[in-house]
Amino acid sequence: METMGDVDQTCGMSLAIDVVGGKWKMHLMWVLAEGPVRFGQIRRKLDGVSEKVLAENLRQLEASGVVHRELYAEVPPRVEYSLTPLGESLSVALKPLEDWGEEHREVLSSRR
Amino acid sequence: METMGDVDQTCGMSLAIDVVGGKWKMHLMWVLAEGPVRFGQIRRKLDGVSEKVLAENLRQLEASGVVHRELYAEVPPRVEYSLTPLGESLSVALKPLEDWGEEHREVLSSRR
DNA sequence: GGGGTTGCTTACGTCGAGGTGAGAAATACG
DNA sequence: CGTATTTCTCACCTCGACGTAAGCAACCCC
Repeated sequence: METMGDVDQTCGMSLAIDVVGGKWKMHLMWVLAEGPVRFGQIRRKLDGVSEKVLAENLRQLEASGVVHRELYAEVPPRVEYSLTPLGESLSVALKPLEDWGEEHREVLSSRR
Repeated sequence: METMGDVDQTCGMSLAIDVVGGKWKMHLMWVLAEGPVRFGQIRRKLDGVSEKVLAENLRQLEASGVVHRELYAEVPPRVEYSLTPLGESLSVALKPLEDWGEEHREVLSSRR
């Protein structure tokens, strides 16, 4: 599979998909939008993610500049994830999509 | 891999991702948003899609109720794809994401 | 008859995102 | 000492989305 980025460099949608594409990243943004969360909390909220993939995706979102990772020097370790300003703006842009799903829930789930 | 649908049934985002998840569907919506298009036209616009996958994805979008397929009994065959009202509302919900990518193009492409 | 056009479908192969299970560091506590 | 807690990382494997190449149906034109 090609990376998602080589479709149309001039299209804003491609840039966005590069950031939140994949199975979990949009959900992740959605969880983070509610405020800073710890790794374990996210895990419990997103039923089904493996720790490996969760860590991976968080790093990628961090690399994209939408997520901030704060490690506290405690034992056992505490790591808090939160949205950067860029991330906040992304979650705002994601909201209409969530709303759309919500509004058409019945039609959509009947068509599965 | 699980299907995308089993993450959180109560979340509108999951429903939306079920519809436009994957490599091409969002791009597809974006192309269709400009008006009815023929199969071949879409192919040429989306650089890199194989005919197989394009046909597949169009059928899935049709099954989701966001795309309408109109076959004209001509030779050679002409098939036009367009958005249903539901599809229109989805493309509206997708717009902020496109805008977001557009607005932050520089930051995003530098971070690749 | 042979070539062109359009929109697929089918068979086959690849590749990487994602899942699983184990382990690891560092400390506190009984 | 053994156990628990938390956040990962590593090795390994699966599986399905996607790509490639070919063929097909139907008609037109030369």
